[in-house]
Amino acid sequence: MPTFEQTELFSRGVGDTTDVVQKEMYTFLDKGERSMTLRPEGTAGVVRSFLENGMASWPSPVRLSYNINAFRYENVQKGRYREFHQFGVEAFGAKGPEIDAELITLLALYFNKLGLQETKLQINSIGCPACRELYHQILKQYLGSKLKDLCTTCRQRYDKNPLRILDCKEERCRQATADAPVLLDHLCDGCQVHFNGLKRELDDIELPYTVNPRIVRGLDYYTRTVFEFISEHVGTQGTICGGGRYDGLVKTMGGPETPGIGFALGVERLLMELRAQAIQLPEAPGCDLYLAAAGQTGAAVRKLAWQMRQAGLAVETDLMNRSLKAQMKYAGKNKLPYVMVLGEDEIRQQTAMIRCLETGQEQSVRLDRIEEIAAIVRDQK
RNA sequence: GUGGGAUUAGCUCAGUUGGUUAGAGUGCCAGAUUGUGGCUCUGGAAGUCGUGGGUUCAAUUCCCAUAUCCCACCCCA
Repeated sequence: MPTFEQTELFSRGVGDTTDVVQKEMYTFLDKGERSMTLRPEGTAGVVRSFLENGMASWPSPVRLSYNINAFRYENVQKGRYREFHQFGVEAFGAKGPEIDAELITLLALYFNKLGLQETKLQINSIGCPACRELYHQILKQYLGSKLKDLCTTCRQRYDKNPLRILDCKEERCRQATADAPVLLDHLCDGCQVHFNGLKRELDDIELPYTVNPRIVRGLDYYTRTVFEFISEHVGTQGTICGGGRYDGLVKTMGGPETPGIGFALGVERLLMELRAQAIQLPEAPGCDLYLAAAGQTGAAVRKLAWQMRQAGLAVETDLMNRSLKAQMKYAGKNKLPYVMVLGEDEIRQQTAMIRCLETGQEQSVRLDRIEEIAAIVRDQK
């Protein structure tokens, strides 16, 4: 997926009344005077790719995943960056709640594997365009008499986007809307059946969740199921992962009517959460073996390193003509697992000691039997 | 777009009521009988004190502007 796309893709896909499109896009003109935008999220680009590559005729459901950077033009703060990373999954073609549950359980499984606790799942349904239209009228009726109790921004929201008022953090607005009717109670039959189906799926496997009727998505394309995984460690934005269904998006983008659902996981927020819970990720394996040169054997050592690398070993050697002691320090400080010291004798006899730096144990190996050395080194991994 | 804080060595930070060569910890480099790491000790290198102006005999310190980062609002991953 390209890092930037034509601006129109996002304004159409994400919705040009959303904050993301109205004020959070990095938009610029290219040399052909076309308006381009650094992607603020992944779904719109995936849908474009889905259509351009004819995936609508692949066997359903089509599942796609991506690991991308994304950009939003806004002031940064804890847990929110201008450039950030998302791991996302999208699934096209399945309209029932079973796949909603599968995506959610995929995430739950992932968090479990990482050892994350206290990451809570919240779900909601924001209905389809039909029941949302009906609900807007009901909500406006309720809010009409309370307009004077709302903050100024919410008064503006009243006409354009009354749903958002329920998500306002102003104390006065929260009080005024405390017992407002919620969309969840006014779903059409189809949406209600879908939501019940999702809850049943989650109940069947005893995955804990809470229904939060106030979850509102900031992107216009969502329909029916929306969900979030929430944490308390990522600043005022608690959402580590947000997702939902977007049954109308593919058609909006010029494709056949195709249901879709996906989520985006905020990588930085996930890392923050892991740190807050003191969870250590396994370190990326550095090199397997350090070849230390003693005396004037540098050239021979580098040749041996070349042979070992061709055999698939990750090998480091001294490149600054440093003393043996300095080389050992280097290996120790960088936590390299194995070291071999190669002086004149070792090179001549093609035999050396290989030492595990952690245990201090040594054993003798032949330098021309690289496979044996590889076996020793990999045994410990 | 709005508000608050920060910016001094690679990193984390002291400091200067304006006054000679700006410090610490850590990291880095080297050495402690010349071929063996982690601990300890000794020594060394390293800073346009964010940038640009102004005040002053003198500015890292005071004033103004600006940039970047951090935190919060809005909203989102």
